Amino acid sequence: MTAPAQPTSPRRSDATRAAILRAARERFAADGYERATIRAIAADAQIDPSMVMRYYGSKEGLFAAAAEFDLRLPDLAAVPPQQLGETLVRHFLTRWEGDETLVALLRAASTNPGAAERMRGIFADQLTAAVATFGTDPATTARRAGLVASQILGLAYTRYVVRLPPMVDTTPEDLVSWVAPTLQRYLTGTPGS
Amino acid sequence: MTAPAQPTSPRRSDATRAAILRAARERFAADGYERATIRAIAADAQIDPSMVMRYYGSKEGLFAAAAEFDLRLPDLAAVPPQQLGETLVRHFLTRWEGDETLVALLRAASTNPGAAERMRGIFADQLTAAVATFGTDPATTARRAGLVASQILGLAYTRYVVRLPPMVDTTPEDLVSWVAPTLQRYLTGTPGS
DNA sequence: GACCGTTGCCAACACTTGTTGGCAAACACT
DNA sequence: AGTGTTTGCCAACAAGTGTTGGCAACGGTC
Repeated sequence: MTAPAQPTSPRRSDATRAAILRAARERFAADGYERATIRAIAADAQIDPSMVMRYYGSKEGLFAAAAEFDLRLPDLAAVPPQQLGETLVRHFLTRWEGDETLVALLRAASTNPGAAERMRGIFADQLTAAVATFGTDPATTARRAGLVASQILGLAYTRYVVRLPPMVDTTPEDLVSWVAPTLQRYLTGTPGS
Repeated sequence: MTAPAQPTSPRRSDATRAAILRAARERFAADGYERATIRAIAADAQIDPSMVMRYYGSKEGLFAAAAEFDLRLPDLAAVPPQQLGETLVRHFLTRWEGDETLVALLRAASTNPGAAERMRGIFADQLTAAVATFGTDPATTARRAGLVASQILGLAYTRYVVRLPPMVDTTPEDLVSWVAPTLQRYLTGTPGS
């Protein structure tokens, strides 16, 4: 539809586009999908609301662009099997603290069907693929990935969304040492023990 | 403010009040706080939107009434210490499947500050109190309760809100056997192992 | 310098939202 | 029967929403 990605097309409006996207991520992360209004986002980006529509078509389109996200999971096949859990928690915590996109997605997925769909896609595709890279029974891969997602998202939900005091006050390193064994068991263990 | 609870006052409008509350819980659970409109709730309850205002004052008031919730946690002091985790997961799962109030609260807490505050209150008060009933170091009680909340809410979030397929398809009993050891460790274990 | 696409703002539309006031019917009580 | 209260609906308001079209200023190109 739009012009193919010509490397030589540094449009003057790219700065505006980026400003909108940044403001959108902030607002979506802070307020969720419905409370984050286009007018507020435009005000943050210091442009007119109509520009948002021109560049992103609709609010849904803006969110789709703002919620583009790559977990950037490390290659789990290269990680010592005993450290899989620790590696994963630490990775997610740093990924979260540095990029509010996932918090935006987390908040929006509670009320917006499209956001929930995107969330399912990210964890079904990226996380399941990563879990599949080391050799457990393929029949259990999806379930293991789901369990990992439940603890990871629960961690994010309580720490960044609801802000439960004990989860906010605990240092990332302490969280790692508590949660790592959980993920380790979900990834390589068996139910019951 | 209102009349004190006279046992002999079965008002005729109590049925309407209850219908509104039931519809409100359904809508809040399905759509979240902002998408659940008073008009839609009133339509479900087959009454006029203005009745909602008369009986509950405002949308916030309605939500406050609809989100009234008691975890009904069992007395953990009476549970064999080895079965604490299992007892808790099973309790939460049955509590969730049978009452959509917590799902409503879970969805709403993502975007509505008041709902998040209520969520903090429930888990800070009820869950922390339960965790405190058996004899671990009081200094670690809050953190243990927070970790339990993170796994429990993550379970609910992935299963009932985002509906990750592997978490939806897994039977409650399988979930119990996987998650129980996690809670057991959060409750009685030490970090690291 | 004339042309044309781009960038931006303003004003407005159509619609939905929570919320309010007034009025008719149903009820309770003497 | 006649009273005051309760229950319910209708119509409307003010505010805020996503979204649209038009129009001025700016940019580069011949």
